[in-house]
Amino acid sequence: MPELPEVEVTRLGIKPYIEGRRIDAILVRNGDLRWPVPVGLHKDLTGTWIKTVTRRGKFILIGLMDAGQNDRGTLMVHLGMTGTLRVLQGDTPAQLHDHIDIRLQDNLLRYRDPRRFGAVLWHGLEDGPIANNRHLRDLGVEPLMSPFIESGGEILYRQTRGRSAPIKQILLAGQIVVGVGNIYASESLFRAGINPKTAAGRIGLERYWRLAGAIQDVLAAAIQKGGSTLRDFVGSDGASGYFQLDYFVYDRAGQPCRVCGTTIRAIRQGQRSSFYCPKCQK
DNA sequence: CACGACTCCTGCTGGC
DNA sequence: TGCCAGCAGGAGTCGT
Repeated sequence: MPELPEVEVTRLGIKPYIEGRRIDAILVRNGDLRWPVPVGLHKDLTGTWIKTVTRRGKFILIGLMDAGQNDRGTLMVHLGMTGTLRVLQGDTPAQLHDHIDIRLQDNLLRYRDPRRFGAVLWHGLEDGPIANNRHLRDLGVEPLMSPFIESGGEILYRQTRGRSAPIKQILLAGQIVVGVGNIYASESLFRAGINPKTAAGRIGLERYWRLAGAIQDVLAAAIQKGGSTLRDFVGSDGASGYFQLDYFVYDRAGQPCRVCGTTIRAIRQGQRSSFYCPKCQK
């Protein structure tokens, strides 16, 4: 389920409870995720300390060090469509789809993923800089950081010249800017007044500035809203911890546009659903 | 290279 | 009420 805001809220929720802790044990109940969980993961992780909890795109990056403060590598966690990461008391019984337990000094970091579209990967020192990881190296810029903050419109404009693919597809691909998933792509395009079918190369600089602002507004609002659910990521074994903005168009096919009253339309683009207002978005 | 179709998996929902 | 086809918020891979 998660798009960037859900991943960021997960990261913020677990970080205070796992950073600085030692990893005492790893239990992999089912390593058959999107890619196989590395078989030797327990050897790489056990006895190391969690130094950093960061994010790149939709990957949560857990940086590890040894007792001498030397970097040891990075644990990469992707939540796919249905993944969750929770901090729990060590004696919390595992439920169906609780695939991985990372046992810390004073608690338990648990990965659950019913659909198993997510991933838990290891990037060791021998693999070089984490930025060169095959899953990270081709990602676009972060939407809520420099340079997108100050140059977002120009970046979108420049990188789409000559591109015939619909702007919705370009956003989802994540090669220009990361973190915009299916929901927030529709929502951002609505707020920018751009039809999702428009060829990306035919959109001008001024409209891309509006889109860049819309992407930042939508993602930032979702993260802020998620802040109220932070406690769900700790000690809570049930509630999803995820959250929804009040959508303008997503999943509102057949309902009136909240701005102009025109009926919202649903279309398929690249096997995914898109929603838009035919009057507000040209 | 750019683009679009297909794929992995389980769980729910909407329509009959 | 019960059944089941179809669809779900990601993203890598492959064929054209």
